[in-house]
Amino acid sequence: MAGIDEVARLAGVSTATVSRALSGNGHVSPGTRLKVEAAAAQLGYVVSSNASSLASGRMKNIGVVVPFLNRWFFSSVIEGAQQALLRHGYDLTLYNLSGDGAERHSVFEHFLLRQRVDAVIAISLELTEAEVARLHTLEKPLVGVGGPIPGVRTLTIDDVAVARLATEHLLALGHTRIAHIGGNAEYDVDFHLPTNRREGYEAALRDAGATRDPVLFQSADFTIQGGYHAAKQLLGSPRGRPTAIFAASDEMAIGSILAARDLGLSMPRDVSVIGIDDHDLADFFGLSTIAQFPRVQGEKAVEILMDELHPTVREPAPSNIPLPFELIVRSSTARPAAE
Amino acid sequence: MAGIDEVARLAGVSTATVSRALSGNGHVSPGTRLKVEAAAAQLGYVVSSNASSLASGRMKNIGVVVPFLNRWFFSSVIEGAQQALLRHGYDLTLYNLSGDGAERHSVFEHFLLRQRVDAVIAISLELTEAEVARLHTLEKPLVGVGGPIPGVRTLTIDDVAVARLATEHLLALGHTRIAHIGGNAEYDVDFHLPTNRREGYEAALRDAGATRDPVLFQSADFTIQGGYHAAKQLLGSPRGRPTAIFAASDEMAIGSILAARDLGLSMPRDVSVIGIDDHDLADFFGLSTIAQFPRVQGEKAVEILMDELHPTVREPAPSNIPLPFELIVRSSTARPAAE
DNA sequence: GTGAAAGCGCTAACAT
DNA sequence: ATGTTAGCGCTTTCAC
Repeated sequence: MAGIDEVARLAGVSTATVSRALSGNGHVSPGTRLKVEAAAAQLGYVVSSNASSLASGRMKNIGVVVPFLNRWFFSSVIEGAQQALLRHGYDLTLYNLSGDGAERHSVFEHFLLRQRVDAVIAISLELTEAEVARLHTLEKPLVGVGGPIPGVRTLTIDDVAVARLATEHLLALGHTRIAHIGGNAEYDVDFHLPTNRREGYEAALRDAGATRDPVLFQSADFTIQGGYHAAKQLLGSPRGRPTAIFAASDEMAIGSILAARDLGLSMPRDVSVIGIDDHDLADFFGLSTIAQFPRVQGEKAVEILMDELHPTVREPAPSNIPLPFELIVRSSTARPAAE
Repeated sequence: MAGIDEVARLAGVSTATVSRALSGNGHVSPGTRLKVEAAAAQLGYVVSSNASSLASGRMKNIGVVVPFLNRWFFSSVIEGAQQALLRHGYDLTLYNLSGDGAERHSVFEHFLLRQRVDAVIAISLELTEAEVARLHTLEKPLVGVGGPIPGVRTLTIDDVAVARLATEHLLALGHTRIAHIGGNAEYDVDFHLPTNRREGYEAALRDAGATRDPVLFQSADFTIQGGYHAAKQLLGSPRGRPTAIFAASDEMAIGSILAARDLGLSMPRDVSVIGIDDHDLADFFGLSTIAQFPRVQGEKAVEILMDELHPTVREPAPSNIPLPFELIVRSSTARPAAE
């Protein structure tokens, strides 16, 4: 590995100039810059990030903390963030908390503190006050994605509005008995999202004067399997079967579609189903849904951090940015069959 | 942020002793160690990884390169690797190559070279000679997972044997017209796995004297959607419809199950289906499969690298380790219906 | 616009 | 077993 002084010697300049030319910090004449770049290329020189970081205090690395990896939403956000970071020359260090609590503790008390990241993106994670405080003492910018963290800048769709929109779509089609599959309490510890979505659903029903019945709510764990079992309960009910199901995620909605099928109910004739996400599989299942755009959320999180890390004249981004969402109507929703 | 000298002062020892006590390198008396640990804890001291890396040459960080993130296999391997790394005090820096070629190039020519990682894990990635060479000049250990890389230590199941086992399961049940859904050529550029699996299938048929018919092969892209479309072609065939389908992945097998359902075929009476993976959803769909254990593969990859990075008296692990796999019979496979 | 030189915070010889 | 000290390879004042 060639070092900076070899490049300097080959280019006939000082190491300081090489540093300036390659990093873009400070002024270098165009001619010199070219010479330096040529020398660097010839030697295959790449800065040592450690030396650079130690001297400058910039890590060119950001930490991403997620509760799971194998869920469409999380991996999509990460993909978006990764791509944006690569463009900025940043690395992405991943902390997956899916293990036990000890793991989580060591990530916050140890890993994130060793000066390896310039900033942290927390995805759908309800951080404790202690955790937020720990991060704050480091003076590391922190941005949340998906589910608001109190006191922290967060990128999140308006879950209440999204749920309301989904429910209103069903109401507008003429449904009156609309069931909801939401998250369970356990889930809500980490993300408030289940509660928010349920609120939007309730509000839409209330405004429309539609049936509000505790029997029409089932909780599940955001998986296809969970959605399947919940929908079976809902649709198997001997009387007052709902004509439509609004699931808080596409995966649960897909489970509902499969459950309806197994019960011999046809969709959308006997039951309409709508989800949230626009999951990769939504189109395949003909699932109507409210699309959110997790890749874009990941990219946006990165842009916010870049703005903060490299202060320019631009004004800072606003604190709680509402994200775009969009109703996508496919074949899983229709008017209820005439009685 | 407290520095090492503050800890040294508080503990009443030299910085060298603090370094030794905290890192475990070199001998420190138990009493001193305790004092140092107490002082460090009191000050909330965490080493600066940059300073440490710069001085020692150890990064305590390993790079993981993947072609996709939102596939069960990849995210599972990463989860396994992440957990093992955390235990060893290592960070995991993720490089997702799902973008364009330029991205891939910059990862290999720039990101991996800036001395940020001690080693690299490449998941299901067919590296070019140039890429392997680049990594070799860095003298960074490299281990592949899932799909052999020539000249590189690789963790991989024996794809031929796995495919053979799946096929033999169907043969033993009495099936004679067994179709295969494998990968397409495009896919094979990155992983040889499709070819290997097809070979195992062919070999099993040949040995059993069963029907080998090009009509019984369809290629797909390893997704549920892809498997669905491929299975429709296979099962919709007006004559010579296969009685069983062996799909090269569980996701494609699940697609096949859905396709059979949509065609009004019952499973396993009209058609048996078997996959490879033991995907999270396999149990839900009653899918018989050959389980592989990606989390374990990720962990094992880490252990190999740790052995290499911290040489002990133990002999090095063998070069191409065959991994465990296991036939799991659920409800998707059965004897073909009597004619 | 460019160079000289002082660190960045730690580790690893080398002493003792 | 512990202390002293010379770097690790860069960035960044401060001069010019």
